[in-house]
Amino acid sequence: MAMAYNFHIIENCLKCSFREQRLFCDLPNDALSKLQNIKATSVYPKGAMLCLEGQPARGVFVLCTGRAKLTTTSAEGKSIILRIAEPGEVLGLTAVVSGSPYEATIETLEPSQANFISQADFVHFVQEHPDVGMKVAKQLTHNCKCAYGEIRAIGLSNSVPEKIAKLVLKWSENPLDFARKNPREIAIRVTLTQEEIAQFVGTSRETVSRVLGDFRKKGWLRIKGATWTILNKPALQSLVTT
Amino acid sequence: MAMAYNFHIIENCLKCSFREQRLFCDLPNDALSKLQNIKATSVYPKGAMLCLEGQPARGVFVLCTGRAKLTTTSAEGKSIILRIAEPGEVLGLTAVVSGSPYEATIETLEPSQANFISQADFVHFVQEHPDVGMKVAKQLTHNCKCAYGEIRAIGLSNSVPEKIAKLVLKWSENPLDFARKNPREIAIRVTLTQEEIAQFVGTSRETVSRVLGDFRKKGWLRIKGATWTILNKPALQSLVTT
DNA sequence: TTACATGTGTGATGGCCGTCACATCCTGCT
DNA sequence: AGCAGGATGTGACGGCCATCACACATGTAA
Repeated sequence: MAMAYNFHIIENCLKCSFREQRLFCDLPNDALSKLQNIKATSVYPKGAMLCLEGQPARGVFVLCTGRAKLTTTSAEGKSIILRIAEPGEVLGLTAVVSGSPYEATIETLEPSQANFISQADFVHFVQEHPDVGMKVAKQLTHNCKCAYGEIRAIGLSNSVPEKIAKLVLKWSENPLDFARKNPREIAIRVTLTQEEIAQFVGTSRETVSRVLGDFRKKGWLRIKGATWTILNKPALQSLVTT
Repeated sequence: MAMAYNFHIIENCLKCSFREQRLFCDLPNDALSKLQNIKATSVYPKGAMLCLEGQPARGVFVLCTGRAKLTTTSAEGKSIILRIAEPGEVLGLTAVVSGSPYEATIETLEPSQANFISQADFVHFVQEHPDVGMKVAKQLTHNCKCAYGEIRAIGLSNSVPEKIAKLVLKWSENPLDFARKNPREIAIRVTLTQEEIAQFVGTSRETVSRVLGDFRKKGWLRIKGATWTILNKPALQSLVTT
């Protein structure tokens, strides 16, 4: 079972080798051992829903492995991606802190591991450990910043090509997670479908297809499955005004 | 001086008659008296800038009286309103907590009073008073929720009329601050210019003018200076799909 | 292999709305 | 009163992109 999803389950937070690099998990040992008692670890396949927008908040999820997308949906079924969460983030925090329903639907983009902590346990946990309160604040500010970035991206860009160029450039900034830099070319792995990219930039799937086709035709970008290679970064940057 | 801006200055937080209704200020007495020592009260005219986007964060502002708009601007000078802050909110929090520059430019919409607290003092204040930490979390979740609402409003609406109808209806929900309900008509006070409304919904000033003109022509809305009267709420609601 | 679902490329069409241009109105100021 | 500057109303035009409609590709289950 431990290998069913092609990665090791992290059973013990104290022994987790990633914890220093992570937004939430870098806590003193006493807090971590408390966390160890109140968490419930689960493993999810790609496409699993951790929670649904509008549901009453049951608790938070600490994402250990894998990435997840946070989306919000209109009555008509149109939906938009609020952000992509990385390992080490606490999800569902806004809802739990404010005692309101979940703000977003959370869906795993890859096979993932997450630790669930119930609302009651989490509130106690925060009250007993000041360091945890600090991490909570950090996570909340991170959420805000992402949201503001999203507002800027959607509201201040003039054209869809600009928004998509911005997105690709943002992804290429992150060599840690899924970018590998070569002398001149920058390769990134993109696991989102065009439909999801469309939801990210607030446009239609067809337009994404056309814009990417255009970038390819101009020799700015090579797309081979999930691997994209930026061949002409300055050209992409020239599209971005913000 | 105390009446120069047509309202009383609230010198002493402990005696502030509004504090229970406010997001941040409803604190135990010991915290409030500490706050009393570290705050610096200022009064601002309409249109004053409390801080500028991109500046290093010097501290936070607790808005006592008046409202303020938070905007972010692109390189081209296009700007968008992130939200309107109400009395009792802490502004500049995201920047101070995360130690990064201010996310937004804050401009008063009315003559206002605000208490400034320096970064260092505020951090101590939060660490010494657990209740304050709770309020900080509440404020941050409020910021997130507003931002998510903004993303939904901008990203999920199809048309500008829909966005503007949504905005007007949102304003009319808030009878406390500037709405007064009559049997059939709902009157609200709107202090934003059409230009600002355009920035709020991510469109152009001319379009706002046209849409409002259209609403008037259809008899859904009466606009008399800053006082707007909703004459046909169901019609406005029928435009909104979210 | 065949089927079916999901993801992607591409043309045609039309409407929304951004932009430019100018007129008009309103408010505050001297 | 009269002026200046800002806020608002309105017409004309054109481009971007959403939508519809399919074909093709890719992956996956039977």
